[in-house]
Amino acid sequence: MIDREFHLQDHDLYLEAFKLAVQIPRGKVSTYGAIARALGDISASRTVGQIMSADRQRPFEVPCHRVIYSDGRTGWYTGMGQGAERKREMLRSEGVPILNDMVQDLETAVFVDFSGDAPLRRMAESQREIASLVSQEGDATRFQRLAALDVSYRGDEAFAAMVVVDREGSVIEERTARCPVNFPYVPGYLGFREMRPYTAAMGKPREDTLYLIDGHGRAHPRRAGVACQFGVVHGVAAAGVAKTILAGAMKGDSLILDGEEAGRLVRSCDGRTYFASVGHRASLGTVCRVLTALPVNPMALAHRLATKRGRSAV
DNA sequence: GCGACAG
DNA sequence: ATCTTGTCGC
Ligand SMILES: [Mg+2]
Repeated sequence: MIDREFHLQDHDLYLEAFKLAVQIPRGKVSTYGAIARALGDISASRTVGQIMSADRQRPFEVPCHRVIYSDGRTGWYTGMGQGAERKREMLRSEGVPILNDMVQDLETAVFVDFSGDAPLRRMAESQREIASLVSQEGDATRFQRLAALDVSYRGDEAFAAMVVVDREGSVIEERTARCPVNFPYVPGYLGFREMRPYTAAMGKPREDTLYLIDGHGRAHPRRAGVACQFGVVHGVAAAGVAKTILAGAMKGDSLILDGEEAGRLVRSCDGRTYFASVGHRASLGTVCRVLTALPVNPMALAHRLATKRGRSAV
């Protein structure tokens, strides 16, 4: 049984990363990658850099200056004034040996003995469970409505929009929602950032609706992109409609992942191209036919509405 | 130095 | 995803 709440929660990855960074003792350094590993996935290393530099409320003092590149370069610091030099000075004053912009004898100076519960590892496990529950079958006959969903952001606030069109392309419903999000973008974990806002905007899940999600479905490293999470958690038909590739490579019009077709290139009526993939309960063929046949592009409408809501928000 | 990592 | 641009007034 999947833990729906786990996928709908606002996991605070900022706090998790801060709780790790604060463990680095004076006189030592650690790396963005080491903290990412302690969070549960090395893929989050760039995100860790972004978290450390984020201008955000912190519940305690976080020694961001002790987090450096894995090759020993001290890198940037956005404290105030001359960032990079200030970072080097702070480390020197703590007893870390530095020559030019490199920490010397990194082996000795690096701290990697973090303690934490690796939230991303648990999330990846849960995604594998989602992947095992995805149905890749379903024809278009029951879909009276196509609901496109997208999210825009302003700081830590998400603005989700759903635009529903019928098969003739008329807009028949629009909904928006606003909620705080404390989970940053991490490649492979988009669902844990956007499921909550999507869910707040979707209203009551409907059987006669194919939900079109801005992001991938099965075209994901664990075959469990945000569209799969959305489909399985809500038990609805869903498809991933992404603007760029996350994983795999194109062969003709097919997106191939581990030798299997995980997605397909589609073109909407306005000429935009998307990578479509199965989310849940609708086949890849069905999804592509529906998207191609629509006389409007609901993805663009949802994107515009989400952006508009974010900009007009107080 | 380049490539690559949805949004 | 967001921000940037140019220019003005406070
Ligand atoms: Mg989006």
